[in-house]
Amino acid sequence: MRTERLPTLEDVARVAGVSRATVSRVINGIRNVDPQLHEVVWDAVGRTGYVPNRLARSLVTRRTGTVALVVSDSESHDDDPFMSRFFADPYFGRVVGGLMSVLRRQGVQLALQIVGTDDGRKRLVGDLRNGQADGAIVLSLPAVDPLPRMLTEGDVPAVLIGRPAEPVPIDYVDLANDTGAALAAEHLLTRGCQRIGMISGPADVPASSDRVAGFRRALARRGHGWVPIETGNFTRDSGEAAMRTLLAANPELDGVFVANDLMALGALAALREAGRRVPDDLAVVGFDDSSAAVAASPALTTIRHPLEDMAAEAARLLLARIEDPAMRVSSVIYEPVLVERESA
Amino acid sequence: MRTERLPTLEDVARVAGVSRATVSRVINGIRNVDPQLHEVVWDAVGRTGYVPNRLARSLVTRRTGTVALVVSDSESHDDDPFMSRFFADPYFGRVVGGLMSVLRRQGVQLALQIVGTDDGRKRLVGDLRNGQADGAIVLSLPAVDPLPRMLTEGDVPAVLIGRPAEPVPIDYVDLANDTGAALAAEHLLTRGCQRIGMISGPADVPASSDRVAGFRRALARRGHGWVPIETGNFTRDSGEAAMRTLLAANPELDGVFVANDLMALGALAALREAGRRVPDDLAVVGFDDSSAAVAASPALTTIRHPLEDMAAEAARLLLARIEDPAMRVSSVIYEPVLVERESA
DNA sequence: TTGTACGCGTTATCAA
DNA sequence: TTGATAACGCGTACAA
Repeated sequence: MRTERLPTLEDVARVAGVSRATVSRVINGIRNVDPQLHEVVWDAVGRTGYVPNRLARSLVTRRTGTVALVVSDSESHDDDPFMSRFFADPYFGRVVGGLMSVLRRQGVQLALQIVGTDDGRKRLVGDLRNGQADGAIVLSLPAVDPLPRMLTEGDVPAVLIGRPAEPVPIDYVDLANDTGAALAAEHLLTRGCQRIGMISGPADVPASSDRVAGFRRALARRGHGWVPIETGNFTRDSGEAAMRTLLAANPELDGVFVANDLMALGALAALREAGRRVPDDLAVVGFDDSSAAVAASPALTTIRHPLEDMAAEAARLLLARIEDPAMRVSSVIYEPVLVERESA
Repeated sequence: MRTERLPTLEDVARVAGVSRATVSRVINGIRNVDPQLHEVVWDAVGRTGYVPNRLARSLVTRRTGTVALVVSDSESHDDDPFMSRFFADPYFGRVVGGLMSVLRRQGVQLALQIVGTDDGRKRLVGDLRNGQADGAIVLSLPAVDPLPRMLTEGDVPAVLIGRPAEPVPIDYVDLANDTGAALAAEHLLTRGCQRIGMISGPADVPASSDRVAGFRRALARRGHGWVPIETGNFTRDSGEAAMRTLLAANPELDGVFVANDLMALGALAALREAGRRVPDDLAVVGFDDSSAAVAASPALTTIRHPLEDMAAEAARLLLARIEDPAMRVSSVIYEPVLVERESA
């Protein structure tokens, strides 16, 4: 298909009148080089239009200059609709943006990998062990995922975004979800809310359960030992449904904490439909500070998630571990802040 | 770093008691194999835990099973803030989702590449010619970008998402932006709007100028030869500002077409501030049908952009071209539809 | 400081 | 059908 054979190290050497090894040294900037030749070689490189072949180089150096972004999904979601929703959500893009902000500077590339089955996970780890990439950033979606352990057991440098559901000796960055939920609780209380409820995400994903726990603890500490909680699945529609049933069971509700902005959007719709004014009749606090929060009306008071920073830190952590595999396993937890807008 | 040497083809051959070549044949499913050995070899593969090394394989086959997603940006945006906005926008994620929906099935991986300088573009093309990836999907952001031509001249299989600003013999998928704008015009007219304006994107990007042209043509055909147009840059804030000045200059406005949903969001804010009710006093039509459209209040009537489908088609096109480089250069144009919600 | 020669892990060619 | 053996393009001991 590509017709003309591309120039190789050998060709450059011939043009420069030196050995292949010398050209290699010049290109890789190795010290012991006669400045004379240095120039001659670079000249030959220019004339031939030589570009190093990264594949061949990686094969011998065992370094690819590539990091894998692994999205580990559960089997049940292996069909398109879910994945499509996942990508359309700003979450994915913000992670990529954060990662690239540090990887790009280092000339490191990002390779996207999606695995939805145990078999896929096994293949992935095999490829990574073979040096397909120098390491992996892992976005683990299933509540309980064997991948983190598989990676550590395979000695693959890896960093998780979001803590693992089960304890595994692996680096990760995470958000203090419980603190964020506590901020929401405090804000609602300070506002004077008396009957406070919550719409949570799935119980088995760590980020979700942490938000529930943090919210409960904070309220309990201020005398609210019992909190009505309705469970959604982080989609807009589930938020709308949850709000409806929550309202039906607790008509006197005057404040609600929704575990993410998307569900909060649905909640707002349900409240509008029920004729409740936000925030006058009922205050709403979201979570994530996604773009949906500003678009909503009233604009959402929400908990800001510094996702780009977290992803950037994950990238730095991974690069460090690749450099020094013996580095102590570490985790970095980010503190969220409350962003006050109109809804609470 | 990785301590234990991984099993290689040689190791499997030794265990199976055959030659390396035979093992290779079995693994790649080549016909001429004694069924007896077939079994012996697979057994040895299992016992050794062998995983083929994709790098080594690619080096000789000249196929990587990887496609590059290239984001070609202009130099001025080379700093982080812009890129960060780009990734946070659902646009990027939807493209990735669409691409993956077809690539994943074929076991093809996606490698993200961002280039912001001419030097970077040159390096990129060099790497691609070297077989770093089998082909490239290109997201070209600058109004005029040398990359498409560089790719065709380098004989690199590539497909653009969005037509090139200058004619280049390269495959691309695009949206009928002019038709979309015409739909918006028709809708506003049908609604009874008499004084219609537009908020456009930057004049030099094709998608943007096509929308302006289509809108103008459709209105002219219905007797509205002159349309006040204010220019924004596709951000929310620019939409808000544009709406303000548009309104100041044309107080009697009763309908406006905004070239993307994000700017429409800003426009809604400006209108709210100006005390105009939407859609009663003034109807608003957006473009993209992004998640912002549903989140907005009133929810945006907008032009739906089947971005996932377009990206998927781009992936199919690329795969086909990789398979047959001599294939006729082709373009696929998608027809948009109007989604009616509350704002118009 | 430079060149020779080997190895990285595969696939592909050609005899046998 | 199988097995040597030569590529693929490069880095790097080792020797000169």
